[in-house]
Amino acid sequence: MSPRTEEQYEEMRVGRKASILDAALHIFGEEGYHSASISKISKKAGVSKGLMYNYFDSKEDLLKELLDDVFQTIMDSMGVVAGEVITDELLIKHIETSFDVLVKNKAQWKLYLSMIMQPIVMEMAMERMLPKIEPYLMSLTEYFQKKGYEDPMVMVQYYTSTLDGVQMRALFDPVNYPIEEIKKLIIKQFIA
Amino acid sequence: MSPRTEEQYEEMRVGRKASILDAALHIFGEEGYHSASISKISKKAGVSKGLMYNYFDSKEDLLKELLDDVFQTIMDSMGVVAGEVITDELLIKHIETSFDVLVKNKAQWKLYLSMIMQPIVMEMAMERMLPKIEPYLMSLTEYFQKKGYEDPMVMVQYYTSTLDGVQMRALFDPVNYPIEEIKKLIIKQFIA
Amino acid sequence: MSPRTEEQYEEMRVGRKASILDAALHIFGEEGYHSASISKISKKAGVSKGLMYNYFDSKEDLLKELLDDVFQTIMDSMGVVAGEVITDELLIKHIETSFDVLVKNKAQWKLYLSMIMQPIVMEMAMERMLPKIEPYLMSLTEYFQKKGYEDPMVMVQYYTSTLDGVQMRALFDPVNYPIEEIKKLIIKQFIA
Amino acid sequence: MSPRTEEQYEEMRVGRKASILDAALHIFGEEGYHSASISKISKKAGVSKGLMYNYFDSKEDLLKELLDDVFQTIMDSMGVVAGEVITDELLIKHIETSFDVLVKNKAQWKLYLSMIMQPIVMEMAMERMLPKIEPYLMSLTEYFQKKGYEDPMVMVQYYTSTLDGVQMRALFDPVNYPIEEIKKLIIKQFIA
DNA sequence: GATGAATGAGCATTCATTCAT
DNA sequence: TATGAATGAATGCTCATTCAT
Repeated sequence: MSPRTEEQYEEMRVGRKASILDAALHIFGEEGYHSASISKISKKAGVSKGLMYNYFDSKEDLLKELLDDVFQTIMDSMGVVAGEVITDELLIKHIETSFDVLVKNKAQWKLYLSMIMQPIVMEMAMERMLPKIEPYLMSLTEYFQKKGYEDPMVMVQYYTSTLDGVQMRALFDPVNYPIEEIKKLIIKQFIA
Repeated sequence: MSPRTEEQYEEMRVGRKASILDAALHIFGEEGYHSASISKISKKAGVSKGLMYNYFDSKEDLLKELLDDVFQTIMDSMGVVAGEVITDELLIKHIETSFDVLVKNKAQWKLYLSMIMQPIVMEMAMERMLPKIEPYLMSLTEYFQKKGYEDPMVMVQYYTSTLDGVQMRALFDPVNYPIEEIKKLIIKQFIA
Repeated sequence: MSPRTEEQYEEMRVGRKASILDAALHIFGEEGYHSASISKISKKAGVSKGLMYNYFDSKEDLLKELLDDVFQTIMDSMGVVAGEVITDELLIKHIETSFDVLVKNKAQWKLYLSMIMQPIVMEMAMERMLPKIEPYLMSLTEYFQKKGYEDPMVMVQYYTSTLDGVQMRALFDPVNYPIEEIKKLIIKQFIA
Repeated sequence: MSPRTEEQYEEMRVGRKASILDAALHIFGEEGYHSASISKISKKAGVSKGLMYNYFDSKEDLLKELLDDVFQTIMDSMGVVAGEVITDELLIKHIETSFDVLVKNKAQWKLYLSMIMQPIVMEMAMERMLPKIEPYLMSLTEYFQKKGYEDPMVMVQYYTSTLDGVQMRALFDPVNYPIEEIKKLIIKQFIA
């Protein structure tokens, strides 16, 4: 009856969706959410404007799915495992891989950061990401507690703020930013 | 036959321009650059849409001038003096006032940060701001050099990155962020 | 090698067509022609979008066939027989059944009326329906002639206009409209 | 200060608004609400698409204002006065002028009727029109009561239904419909 | 015959910018 | 100088229709 099997259709859909998300990643990243137009994204994805709405309900929905995707990619490649006890070696590894990932997935990070700054996008993004990041923050708190810090939760805030600031800078001026040296300073400060 | 003197006109112009910039600051800050409309800004400023173009060439130009303005305000209120030698006490004062300013001029900082994150705006902004900030960075470099750091320029980068990250966080979650404790940690780390 | 006989295929076609028409009747009736989408109709009919075009040339064609169908249903259920001589009893029966049908087939009538009012649809509909209704109008003319009216054709127009108006009202305000009383008034006026 | 006085602007606005409403009347009337496009209406009104939204909030708002307008025009030209006691002569005059108006303001009636038939438009229209028509229905009820009818409210319904039906027909087949003869029949039936 | 992915023209709406006055 | 009416290009989105399979 069916001219294509269900699997064939599914495959097509997955491929298309991925190519739309990829196009969106770059256009959103380069131009920001509002300036990016569905038209441009669809052109970059090699797809008609109309088809976009076969895969995503709206421009906003496209952004949401993209952010989920991007966030997942970042978390995955950092090798963060929920519930894992963090040791010095592990934290160093996390820092190092996070910078590697930053360099490799520049587009994703850029999107992530620039999206996070748009007030309206911000809330949406936070809502979706916080639950995923929470367990890691817990593990970090325990880590700083074991290290003997008086107020480990503040240390977690300080540590993550520092990382955010450094990564932001590294991202927007990748050529001149002394990423390796800074990495060492972070490790020295928070671990050794 | 001239009902107003040249100076009076000039005063009007300055006042009007200021009220437009003020309106723009709040509207841009609340809604973001793209969502904010010239129409709304002109209404808030109590000026006709058409007149806006007498003071600013375009919406983008309005943003540029506003960013200059905002940046100047931030620098001024931090009491940074070009060429001044930085001592421990002075740097502590800078840090403290920068956080005070952050809290007091939240709208400005927020605009500044959210604008800065828009990739395209970014370049534009950097181009205009770097020259103004450069002397201060030089003073900071000397400061860290005197403190005996091996690579004072890297320390400047690290220090400013940390501040950026912390301020960003403080801005977007002002209620929960432990701003006072973090301030102490920064001082302890970079000064004492 | 033929898994189904010609007749079986024909049966399938008829059944499918009927279910599409039925779905269209309800969707058009509820949402109006323009707001109703082929997609929704096909889903309701349990048929793929593409297949619709195997049965109907276009959305407009679907409407045409549906109107024919609806009209036929209405005529059939009123028990109008072409060429039949109309007596008082028969006319009363026609009036009563027409109101019964109205109540029972509300969706059809509503579609019929709302379609008929769309200026462009109007012409199309009239063109197709007039030939089918003509014989009945002839019989009605004879009826009023026998009753001694000077201008029986005008009476037919008046009678059918009255029915149209009453039915329209009954349809759009079925709860409050005093349908039984009005029925009596019509009978009294045109028959007794 | 002002290049045009407030009155001049007001005049311009009124004129423009009228010409847009006029264009909308004809396009809506010919094509129905959904098929009519803002683009077409603006073209017919000799106005840019964008300007439409300077005068009306949305397509729906345009329809609402138009229906109010149309309804007012119809009521006005029929010379219906709220609270007036209806006599035989007055009712005859109303009937006659209503048919005159029908012929003169064909576009308005057509719009009114075709709008009224669109289910969704229907409710909106009714909501706005019923309050305006109510007083007249009261007067009619009194009229039929004085004439000795047992159930005057039903008579009002019957009378108005008949008029609706006749007017609808007259509107959609103005050439062949025996409007004058029917008018006499109505008067004979409900008044004399 | 049957599917649903894909197209593209069309829609209502917004808004920076221009311009007659 | 100052106004706000006017423009028109662009946007997100919808949907009848087509077509490879």
